[in-house]
Amino acid sequence: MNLKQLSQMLGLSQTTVSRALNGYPEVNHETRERVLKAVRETGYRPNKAAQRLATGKAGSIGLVMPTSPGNSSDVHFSEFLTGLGEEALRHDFHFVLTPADPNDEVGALRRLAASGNVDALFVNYMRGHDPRLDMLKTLSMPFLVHGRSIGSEPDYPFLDIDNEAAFYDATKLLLQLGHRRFALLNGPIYLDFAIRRKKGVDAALAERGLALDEACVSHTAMTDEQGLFTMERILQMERERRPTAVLCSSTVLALGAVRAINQAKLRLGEDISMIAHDDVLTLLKPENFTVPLTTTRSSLRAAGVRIAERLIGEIKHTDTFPAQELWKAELIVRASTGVAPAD
Amino acid sequence: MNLKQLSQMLGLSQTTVSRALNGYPEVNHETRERVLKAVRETGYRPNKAAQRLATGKAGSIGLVMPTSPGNSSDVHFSEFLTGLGEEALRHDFHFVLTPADPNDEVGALRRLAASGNVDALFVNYMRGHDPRLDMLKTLSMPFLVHGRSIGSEPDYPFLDIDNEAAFYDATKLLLQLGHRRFALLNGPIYLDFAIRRKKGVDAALAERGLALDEACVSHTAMTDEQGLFTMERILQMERERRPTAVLCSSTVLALGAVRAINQAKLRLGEDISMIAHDDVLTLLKPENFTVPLTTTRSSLRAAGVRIAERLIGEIKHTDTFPAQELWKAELIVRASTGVAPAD
DNA sequence: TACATAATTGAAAGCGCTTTGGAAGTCTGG
DNA sequence: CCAGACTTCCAAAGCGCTTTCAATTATGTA
Repeated sequence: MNLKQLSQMLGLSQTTVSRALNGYPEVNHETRERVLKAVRETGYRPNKAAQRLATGKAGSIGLVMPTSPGNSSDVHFSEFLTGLGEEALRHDFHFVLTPADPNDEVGALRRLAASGNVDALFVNYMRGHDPRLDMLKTLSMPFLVHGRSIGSEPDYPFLDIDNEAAFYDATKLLLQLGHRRFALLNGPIYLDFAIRRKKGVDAALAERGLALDEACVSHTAMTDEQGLFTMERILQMERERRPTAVLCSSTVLALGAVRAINQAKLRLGEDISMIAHDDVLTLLKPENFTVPLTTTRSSLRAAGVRIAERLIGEIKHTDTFPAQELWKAELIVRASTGVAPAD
Repeated sequence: MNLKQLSQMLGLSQTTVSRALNGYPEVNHETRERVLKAVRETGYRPNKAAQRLATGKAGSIGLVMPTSPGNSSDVHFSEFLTGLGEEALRHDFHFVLTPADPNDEVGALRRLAASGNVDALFVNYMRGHDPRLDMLKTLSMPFLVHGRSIGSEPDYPFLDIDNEAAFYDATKLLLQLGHRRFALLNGPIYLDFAIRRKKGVDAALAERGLALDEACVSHTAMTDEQGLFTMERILQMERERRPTAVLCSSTVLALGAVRAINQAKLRLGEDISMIAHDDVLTLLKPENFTVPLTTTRSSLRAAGVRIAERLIGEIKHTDTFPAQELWKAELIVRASTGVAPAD
């Protein structure tokens, strides 16, 4: 069933039916009712491809899904996706997910844009001086960045959390509790958030004339396995060098790290303190850890909702938003942080 | 840059350029090279909407993403998605993700099909007598089901694992080790896999004249939180009624359950045995648990790859596949299963 | 040389929708 | 009763691509 058939059925022109459907004012009320009724009865649905071709609007947001045989699926990504979806649902938008080889994200993005399948683009997992930014700026298509790219001119629309401040605050709290030796279990070093979080830690330590022992810093994928391995390694250091405070970039990393701590028969919050960043994953709640975890908290899902909201608003030209948003993370103190043990 | 411009630039007709691009044999080798070179230089990309309109093929697979404010994002879903993406990448396919209110999945599916945005549909999280099946059968569009729907005629294409056999085998192993009282931490009761897994347990027990104590059976979302809560509750039962063996529908549930067991100062594999179903989540490896977990294993990601492969094959009419596949899960014994403790 | 055959290329007709530019028909007020 | 202003509707021109049908040239054969 297409427009032509429908309009013939009704004895109207395609023009009128189309207008009735799209809410144009110049169609008789009675005629519109008749059209709407027919639509209901026949189950007619406009062909999106044709609509897209005619209007240039697709009603969809494109995103590149980093994927490769070796690449792991990522809880953080799916949590975020859920937020995007939640908002998109309200506006009858959908997503076009293009899987891409991580080595060719720029190409994948360009192809996605040129395909005419999407109205706007979205990127995340930003890196330092991210090459995708330059490409996006050349495109005349709305886009939004989740995160930022250190080393690039900040002249693009983004939504980010203040990673540096979050880890600065967390470190400061631990310093106040008397800790002097720190470990940092961070995400991959090339990612912007990891860079900023380390900067936050460094800054807080520098204020006290301290510095991170590089042997206590790791940059790994954010899985519990890596958390376990890294923490095991760190705990094997001789006593006087071993850190008494640990900062984790994710509760997932923390999950493994806590297990390592338990296996070493150390008491979390007493022998060793920990603060993790909490993306508010539904899977993993820091308050449900055996020793509830002190965290810096910012919901990935909420970020997803907000990003969809902004992107859709821009496509529809309904709203204007601040181009750049920086969210503060909350520092929530639970039982995993305690005063530093006496040496 | 569109076809028309490109062909004018080359002094060729749109026809020839189109044919050169799509690999038709009747175009001069030299001409084709010229076209390809121009494409590379200009970065021309065919407009997908136009292609879609002309051919009726969209090069995309539709899937409905269950989403609502209360609904949790799901690691299992994202693991699976990664597999889909991995295969889709090889064929230059993409996914159209339509978020949908869980109460209107049938409607969302129908709209997605009618939109003309997708060539094939995919559904998962099957329920008993799933209403989506009837709808899919009326559509003249290829579809594939991940899982099955107990209570419906099995006359639809699916890929499933043999959940009943997996849990039958697992239960049998525990019986052989002398266990007599069992707990089952299962997924939501309305889901097909949960129903079948319970059937497997029931069947194995019935052979020995045993049955599940309903107080030891839970049907919850598969999060570590629920695992923790449920296990805590179960461990509070009086000693002679308390189960000595636990079956978990997911390693995520097991994660919480193990924590409850640790907190109760019970030794996994000695005081209490556990077998979990392992979807091979990159996040969570059963071999990395403090006490490595005995599991029934079947990779969700591999299922994703296979499903994409079948769906794409069907769309392109390149391959024929068996309509229905039932994969066996492997039973992998690790340290979490031991002989039943003497009463 | 003449004619059949193969190898290349093009013109034009859609695919299903939106939208521009009228064209009727219907109301007003003078 | 008619000019001017609405209202309501339609014909037709695209959007950018594929594909059918046909034309043109090159190659081979008798």
